[in-house]
Amino acid sequence: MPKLIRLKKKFYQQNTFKLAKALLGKFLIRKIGKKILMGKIVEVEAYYGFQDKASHASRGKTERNKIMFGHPGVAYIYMIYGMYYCLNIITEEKNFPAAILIRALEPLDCHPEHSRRVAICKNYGSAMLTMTRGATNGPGKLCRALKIDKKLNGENLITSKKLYLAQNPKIKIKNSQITSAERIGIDYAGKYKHKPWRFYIKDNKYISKK
DNA sequence: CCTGGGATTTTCT
DNA sequence: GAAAATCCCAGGA
Repeated sequence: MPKLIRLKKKFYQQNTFKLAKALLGKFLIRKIGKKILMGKIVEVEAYYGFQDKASHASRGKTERNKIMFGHPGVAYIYMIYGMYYCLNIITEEKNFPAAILIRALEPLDCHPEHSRRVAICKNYGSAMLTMTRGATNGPGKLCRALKIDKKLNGENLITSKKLYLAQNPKIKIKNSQITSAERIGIDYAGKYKHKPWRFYIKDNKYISKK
């Protein structure tokens, strides 16, 4: 297992839907001092443009959603239902609102005895915090598990020391391993409710919902 | 498999 | 005052 490599600016400058699929299999890394919480992204949803009724941006720019109109590679974090935070990654160019919601992670330290995961941790050279199984299979749950809250809203993942994405160049998720489906929790979105803009790794047991 | 309600608080009208 | 990019639990088919 080679050391993980941080994803650079160019990675975030792809088309939103290509990027959504490219995010599957990448690693979300949260550093708190010398400790690390991390997991492999296994499920995402795309929110795209001004017309998408499911997107916060569909009713124009506000104090909350202004990050969505900013630069790609930045974290957009908001509170939902008074109890949870959701993490999104901004895509496209400045002034075009689009983002990808991170919906589920395969945690890397829930079975410390598993040799593959230990190898990743050792290669990363830092202490790992523990996440229990089932703590990262949903957008609100994974933010709670990785201690992601509004203080990280606007964090630039290309340069941040606290929150970023990385890849193992040997891991490549093929299109044939990806399932697309309708997005979750957007009954109010009219015809956009039926857009197949949710993407997840087929047969992965850490996704939030079949 | 499905549907519905409660928790809880920020955001927008 | 209502809605919300969630989660968990209960109940019915």
